[in-house]
Amino acid sequence: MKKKRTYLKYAKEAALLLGQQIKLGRKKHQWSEQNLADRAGISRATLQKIESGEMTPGIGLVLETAALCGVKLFDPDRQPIETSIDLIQSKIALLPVRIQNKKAVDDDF
Amino acid sequence: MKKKRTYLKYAKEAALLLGQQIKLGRKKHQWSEQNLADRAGISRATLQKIESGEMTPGIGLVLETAALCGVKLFDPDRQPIETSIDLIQSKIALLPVRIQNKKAVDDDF
DNA sequence: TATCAATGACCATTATATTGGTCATTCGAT
DNA sequence: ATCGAATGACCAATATAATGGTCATTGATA
Repeated sequence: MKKKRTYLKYAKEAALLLGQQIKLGRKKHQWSEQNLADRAGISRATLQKIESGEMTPGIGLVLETAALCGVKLFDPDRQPIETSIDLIQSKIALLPVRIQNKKAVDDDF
Repeated sequence: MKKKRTYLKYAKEAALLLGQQIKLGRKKHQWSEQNLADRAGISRATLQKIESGEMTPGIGLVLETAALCGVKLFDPDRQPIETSIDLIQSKIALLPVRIQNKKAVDDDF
């Protein structure tokens, strides 16, 4: 018996919502599962896992199928995604490179 | 030599942006890589892949670490994520259960 | 209403991700 | 200035995801 790992409720729901968005996008395009799977370069079995919100598929496969279906996690209309990356990296640059041993209290934020 | 699969530009950028958001969130919490990895129940090596935007880690592991760091793909403040799921499933229910062989033209939407 | 393809579910095999380990480097606290 | 810990990178072993296949069921079209 393999012991299964656990996930936070939000993480599970996010995966399911994403999967359902992909499924909806696929249907809007009138693509069958096999058709989308071919476009994404994955098997139908994997696509089914993605759409049903399973936690196992690779993030790359999920994002690829999402992109093909027109599902965007980050809105490129509001702001180019590259800009968002630059912005967040500049924020990271302001913080210490190394973090010291602060296992506990989670002060503020 | 293993032939590598390709990804759309948007998919790669989305993975990177997500990873960097996690990294920023971790630093804000003042958690070291090992510390966050322990919380998420993954190895430090895997966390490094997630933060650097690699396409290989499982969607579940990525969403779990993101949730721990306070990074949300879907905003639960605007609308409970469960509501979003219900909404999208009702949309799916309006469309045909089966899609017929429409490999081509991508009509509108 | 008959037909055919899409779906849902499952399985064994293969490919690949994950792990725990190591090592060098360098930042940050004292 | 010193020292300990965090980071970045890499590896071989192991765990697990991805695949291609099958089969039963059922909806969409003609």
